[in-house]
Amino acid sequence: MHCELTAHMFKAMAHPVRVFLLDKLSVRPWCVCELAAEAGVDKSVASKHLSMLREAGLVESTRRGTQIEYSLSAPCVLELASCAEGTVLTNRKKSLGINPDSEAQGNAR
Amino acid sequence: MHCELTAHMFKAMAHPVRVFLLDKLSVRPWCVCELAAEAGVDKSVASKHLSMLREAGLVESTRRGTQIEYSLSAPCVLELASCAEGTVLTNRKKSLGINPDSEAQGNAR
DNA sequence: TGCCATGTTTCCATTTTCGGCAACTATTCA
DNA sequence: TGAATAGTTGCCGAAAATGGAAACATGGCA
Repeated sequence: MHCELTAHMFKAMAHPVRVFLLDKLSVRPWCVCELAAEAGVDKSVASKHLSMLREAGLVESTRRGTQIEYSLSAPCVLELASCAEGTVLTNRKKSLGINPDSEAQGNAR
Repeated sequence: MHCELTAHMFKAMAHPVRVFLLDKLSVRPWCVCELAAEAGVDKSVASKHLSMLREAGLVESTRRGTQIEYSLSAPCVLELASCAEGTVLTNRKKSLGINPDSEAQGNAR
């Protein structure tokens, strides 16, 4: 177990906007401006989040003319997210009585 | 996709010590003092990290006399962590030429 | 070449995280 | 009850993360 590396990977996914971006990228490749608009953040912010994901080895980028296309490079990561999400939702429901659908979602929906 | 909730869960796992704790807990339940000693951190630090993991729904705790036993409540998370780790290691190796075994590990080994 | 669209990087202020220490709580046992 | 063991919480300063704005870099096109 590479604790440092694993923690670094989780840190890359530990932000609502970055989860949102990964979710979008699981459907198809997107350019930065599209993703920024979808996420409702400045392009510089989207660019920085995408850099983090790329640095962590989760996404890849390719230039397409004036724009840069980002795509998912570790599809299994998303499966991890949904599986873990399901588990945690179940645990929260049964142990705390929290309704998981009542959470605030902000921009990153 | 619950971006906020998912990000919160990943944030709980986004620290070397917490990854280390989850890895330990995947083997068997441990009390705080044992985990603190294993991780090489103060018991207050271990306690705080474990609180975060519990709050995220990843671990559970039960009192056993004077000590409190923590156990994994979302085993699937660890399995998929290693899967994702493998994917990321492969991607890093092929795209950046980085040797994944050369990383510093600190206390959280 | 000059202009425009797309991204990245830098700077800065604010917020959050982190670890160690001390104080406080809870349980066991003499 | 008093002491010892095990955990938790509050406080503090240091370090890291975040977002917005501006400057800078790249590629396409008239």
